[in-house]
Amino acid sequence: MLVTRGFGALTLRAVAAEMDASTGLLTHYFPNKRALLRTALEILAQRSEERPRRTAPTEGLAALRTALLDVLPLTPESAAANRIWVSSWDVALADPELAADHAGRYRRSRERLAVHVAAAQRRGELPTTTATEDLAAAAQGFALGLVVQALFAPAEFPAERQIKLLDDWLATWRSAAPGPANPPAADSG
Amino acid sequence: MLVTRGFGALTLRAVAAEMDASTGLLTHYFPNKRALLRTALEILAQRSEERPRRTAPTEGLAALRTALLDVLPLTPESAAANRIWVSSWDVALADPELAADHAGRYRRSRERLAVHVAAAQRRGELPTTTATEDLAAAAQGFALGLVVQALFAPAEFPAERQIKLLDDWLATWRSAAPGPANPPAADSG
DNA sequence: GTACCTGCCAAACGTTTGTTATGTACGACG
DNA sequence: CGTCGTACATAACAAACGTTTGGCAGGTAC
Repeated sequence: MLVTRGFGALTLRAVAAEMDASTGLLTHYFPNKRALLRTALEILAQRSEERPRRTAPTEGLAALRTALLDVLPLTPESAAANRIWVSSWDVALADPELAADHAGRYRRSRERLAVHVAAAQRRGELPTTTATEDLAAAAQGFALGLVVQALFAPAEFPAERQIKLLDDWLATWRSAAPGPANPPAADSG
Repeated sequence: MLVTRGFGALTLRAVAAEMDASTGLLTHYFPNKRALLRTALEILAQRSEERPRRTAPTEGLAALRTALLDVLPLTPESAAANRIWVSSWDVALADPELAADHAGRYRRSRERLAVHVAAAQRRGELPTTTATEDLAAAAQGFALGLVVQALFAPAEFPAERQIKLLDDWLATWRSAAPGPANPPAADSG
């Protein structure tokens, strides 16, 4: 329901109908709609964090790539989840508390990315001239923007292109790294 | 009103009150609310396109940088406009027609960026190993994601940091370009 | 003058919203 | 067995919603 109609259609009665219950049940557990909305977003975030991920046994740049791939709407299910998430930005920006929740979530996500960025820098896979946090922020920003683009123009941004865009982006950063890069045809001096 | 309360609060009565008119005026000019919403977004997009821009007499990579800077929420006014725009993604994703409108707008924006990307590639300021459209898409994605991050965490993403993130990103692409790069302290062989 | 059209307002329409109040089934506890 | 608190359903509430309607100005046409 959220996927197709957005958060504007999130009413107490719609939620109650979806779970074959009454509005009385909802009001029994939640003081008001804002509280319901808040825990709904909380559950959504929790579900996103706990969903099965590509647990590649990698580290550094490869791990960063894996983490970013987990975010992109490469499958219909991920697209649906991302769509709900993007839709939530409207209500979240209109409510300071919800906005703070979202800000915290994105900050923590950035910190998780920063771990991989730092490892990649240590391995010489990413430049150390740019701060770890800045690289992580850039990575998250790139992924977020790609999500939005892909949601509005799925035909122009199929899974392969999203992956290619990400890989090109990572390869460019890597080419600026101090470590021994190994491009397919390097002009070693 | 849209800035503070989001699109969920966009009612006929609210719009009418904002312009000191009656709901009858609105229904006189628009068949229904969707039509009102549609032209509202249209006007918003038009206003964004026609607003005064940094008309730097530049070309190539510098022009790309200027165009992206015009998108980022570097000023309170730009932040407000970007906030409305992000909020509109909820209603837009819930309505195929509005979604198509948005998709078209972003595609045209990408095409405008692609002009600068192509010029930069010709000048040797950007690598030609990645397609022009892909570079333009990456640039737009990066800017979009940075907008979202800055809206939710304005304290963590002040104007200077947004600019730095953008410049670092552009510098990395440029360093992968075939043309004669001129870094401040190059290790010329 | 009068008939007519357009632009707009004020009010009301029926529906849907979030919230509240009332009723009831049921296990726990004395 | 009673009574009491919990867990809901049902119904009602006022407010707000998008939309419809009737009517009043004021210009035009004849």
